[in-house]
Amino acid sequence: MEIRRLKSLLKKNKHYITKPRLRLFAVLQKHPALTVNQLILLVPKHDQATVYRNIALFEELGVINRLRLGWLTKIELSDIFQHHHHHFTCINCGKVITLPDQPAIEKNIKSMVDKQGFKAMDHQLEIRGYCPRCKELKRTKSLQSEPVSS
Amino acid sequence: MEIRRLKSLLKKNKHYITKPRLRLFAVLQKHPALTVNQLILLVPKHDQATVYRNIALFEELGVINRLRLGWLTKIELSDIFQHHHHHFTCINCGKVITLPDQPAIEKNIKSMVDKQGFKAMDHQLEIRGYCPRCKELKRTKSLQSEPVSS
DNA sequence: CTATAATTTGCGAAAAATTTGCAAATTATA
DNA sequence: TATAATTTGCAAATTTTTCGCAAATTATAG
Repeated sequence: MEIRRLKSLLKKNKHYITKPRLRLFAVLQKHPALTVNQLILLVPKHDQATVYRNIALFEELGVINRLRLGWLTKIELSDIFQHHHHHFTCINCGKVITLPDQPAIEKNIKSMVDKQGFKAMDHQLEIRGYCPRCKELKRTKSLQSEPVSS
Repeated sequence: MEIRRLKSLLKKNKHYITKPRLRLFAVLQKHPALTVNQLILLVPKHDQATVYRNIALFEELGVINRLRLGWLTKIELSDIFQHHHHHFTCINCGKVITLPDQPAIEKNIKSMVDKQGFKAMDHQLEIRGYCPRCKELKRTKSLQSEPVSS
């Protein structure tokens, strides 16, 4: 259970284990990537100020990452709590797709970083373009409609 | 001159070539990456509403990209107007470093995307960690101070 | 389990960031 | 250079994020 890891992380850093924090975490576990606003809506028992404060705390502790997906900033659990992965965002339909592991890319990144004398803690790769479905639509009918909201 | 490309892009899409747009573009050419607020401050002749509206337009036309750098969202000219590159952000001092070309990574990304049946339009990679200087500091004195603001 | 001390929450209000309506100014075109 | 269309600047409205403080919750020691 990942929840144990969260709890020990909070304790280690002298923060209380509270209901809002646990609920927030549970919501993040259920959803792949959420905007701040979606998060607020999904934790209706708690005030938005509480959500903002705990997002900040989770960032500080490295529990979550902020992603730039399309024009939106979204939040997801960091690699500590879920398998490391990259994202593809469809420009047309807005869908966010988790990409399969790419060991070669990871290796390349690591070796470049080492060569430059950096110490990398994490990284994120976002690819934007057309998903297979929208690519096809574009080829045939042409892309006329507005992007679907996420 | 890249400015010609901007002008033809505007014309092609039936937008006017205006002073605010040209000034905005010039500022973006001078600086590697700016927050919206920095942009507003650097174009003091024009209203912030104008800046926001033109940021939106530039996004639409693919003139600029939004980057997640550290906790900030910044704006920079897209690959159409400058050489494609990735970023390293130092967690400690906040510095943003442009990484050298990495053909292997580019190739890996391309082949993965093709294999999955996507059509990629662009991508961005951000690596976070410690720059050589802060890495060293960390090893010796330990990292006590607040990150320097960008 | 209970009392105590410390942190966190909820709420209202404030501050910051972004968007909008509309008259005046700017730009394209012919 | 006149005309039509878009864009700008300004003020006001929204939306998003932050803050202060009393009340509630959580940790800890007994």
